[in-house]
Amino acid sequence: MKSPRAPIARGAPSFIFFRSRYSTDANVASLFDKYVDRTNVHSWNSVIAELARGGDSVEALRAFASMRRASLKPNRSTFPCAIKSCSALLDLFSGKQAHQQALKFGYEPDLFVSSALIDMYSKCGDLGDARKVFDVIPQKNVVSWTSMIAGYVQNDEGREALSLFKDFLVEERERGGDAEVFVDSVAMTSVLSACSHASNEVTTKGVHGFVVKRGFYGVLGVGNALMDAYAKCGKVATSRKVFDEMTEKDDFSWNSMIAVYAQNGHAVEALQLFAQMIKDGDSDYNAVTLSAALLACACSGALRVGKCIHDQVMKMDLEDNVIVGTSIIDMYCKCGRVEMARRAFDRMRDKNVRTWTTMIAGYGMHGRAREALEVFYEMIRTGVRPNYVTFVSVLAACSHAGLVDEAWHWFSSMLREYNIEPGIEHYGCIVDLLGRAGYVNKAYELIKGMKVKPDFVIWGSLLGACRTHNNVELAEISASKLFELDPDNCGYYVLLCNIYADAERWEDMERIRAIMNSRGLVKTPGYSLVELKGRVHMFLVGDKGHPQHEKIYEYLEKIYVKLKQAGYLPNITSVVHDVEHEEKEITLQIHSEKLAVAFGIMNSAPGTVIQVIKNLRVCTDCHTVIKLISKIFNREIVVRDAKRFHHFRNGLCSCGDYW
DNA sequence: TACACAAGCG
Repeated sequence: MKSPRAPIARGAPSFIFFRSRYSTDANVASLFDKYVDRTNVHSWNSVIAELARGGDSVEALRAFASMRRASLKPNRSTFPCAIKSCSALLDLFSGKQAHQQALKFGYEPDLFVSSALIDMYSKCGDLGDARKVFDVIPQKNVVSWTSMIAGYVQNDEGREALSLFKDFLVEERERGGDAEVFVDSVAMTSVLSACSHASNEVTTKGVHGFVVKRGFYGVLGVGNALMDAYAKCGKVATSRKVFDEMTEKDDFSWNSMIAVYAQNGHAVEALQLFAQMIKDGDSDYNAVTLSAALLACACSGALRVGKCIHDQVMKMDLEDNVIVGTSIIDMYCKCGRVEMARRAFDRMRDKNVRTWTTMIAGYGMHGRAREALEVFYEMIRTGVRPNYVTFVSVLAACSHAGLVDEAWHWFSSMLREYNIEPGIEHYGCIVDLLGRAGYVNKAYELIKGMKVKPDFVIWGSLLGACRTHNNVELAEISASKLFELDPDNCGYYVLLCNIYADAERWEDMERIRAIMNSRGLVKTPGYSLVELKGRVHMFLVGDKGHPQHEKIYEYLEKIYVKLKQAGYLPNITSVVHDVEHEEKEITLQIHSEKLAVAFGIMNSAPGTVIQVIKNLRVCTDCHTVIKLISKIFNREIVVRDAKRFHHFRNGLCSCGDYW
């Protein structure tokens, strides 16, 4: 599949300009077989337009340069195509040259030329110049307004875009009856895109109402944009409602809805919809569909489906699409198959910064920091510039493996060598690393010296470290910050209770429990997923909804008998409940990952790897139990928790009990 | 001859 835009990075120095790179016309010559007269402006216009329409922007600009060398005077039809080609190449330098020429020949106020200029400046990230062109248009039309609104949206200025839309409505009213300035469906698509960027439900609903009032609701592009806008403010069900109400469907709509589900954690729905799209057969799936479906597989650990999609990618010859390729690597990493991810990674010809970062993050989440660092060094050697997320991945990899020195090195050199200011996520990794390595006070000092305001992730890491290293004093400081920042999250109250319990400070524990109860805080329900024969099964804590639940509980009982014979003692501090010891033990038994592991062993052949995905972090007791199960049942068990992978084999875990 | 909507990394 052809990349939608030429691979010239935004803001990169312009290396293409008319007089050098665009000045050979050998390839243009063949087109003159069709348009014979080289002295005719219209022939040149046709050539430039045809090349631009065909997506060959470099050739279009070469033709434009040749035309100028032939001393032919461009007319108003020449410029929009030439400027659009600069826009497609994100070539601001050439775009400015084209603008100068348009000025020289007096075409700047032309509506077609000015709209193309606004589009070009916006896409090249130069909003200031786009706005200057917009402001001097004497009689703006709907395209001028839409181009400028779209320009703000493309540059992440959603609020400005919406504000300009209000101005547009004022002008529409003032020039009442002038067909040139009526809001149309394309304008509404841009406005809805602005709503997506602003992620504001009230605004989206307001624009939705406007869309219905003006009769644009049935327009395909408008419906697609509306679905996206609702999804971005978290209204997945409303997004689906819009999808269901659309009478016309196209590939865009299906792809949007599948992506909405996948990006919002509704992996099962995403894969169901993908299956329905194939079954219906009215729309063809493409690279976009497949990468969205791969994301759903990655989130839910659906390895078998992911592999099928990978086969399909190969059949459709889409392996060279960098986004699809990156999605495949991500899917294999998150489904526990880091070696397969590496093979796919090695086969990819075009790798961009996201591809490299995905591989680094993949090794990191499996605790394989050395390999993550090797990939990172290779990336730098290849000349790919690491970005903000790359450093998060590098530091996270060090953090998962406890590599304090390496993490410090990259944390301190990211600004100096790569001009990337450490952000909250980088600090989060370092605090986590220092805290878990036992340097709890050093982590606290780092937090106090942070340029950015510490968030709940930072304080949460410190609180977790305080639990591991029994530091009650710092735990109380961290917890008080967390209760301010994230008052409804019950996890921190539970953690503090556990810390008090470890220190046998029962009265303090009771006090926190009372606060939890008075605020009506409920624990985030834990769930685990396990894929069996291509179907993903979900288990909640103490789940009794699964068709096999009675058999699973019976089997779990048998497992516990064997565990106790092997010397297992439940770690009761993993649960904070005011109940008798025996009851606490029962609560532990029904953690969702235990149900999922039992279900996996029951339903698969001996020797098969069991893989479980959990939404929360695995607790100490489950970690101990699964280690023992891996030994007693001679099974490899892979658990992906909210933070990382654990590979259990022969009674040991790949995390080395460090997580 | 112009303007819009869908995919990947923490």
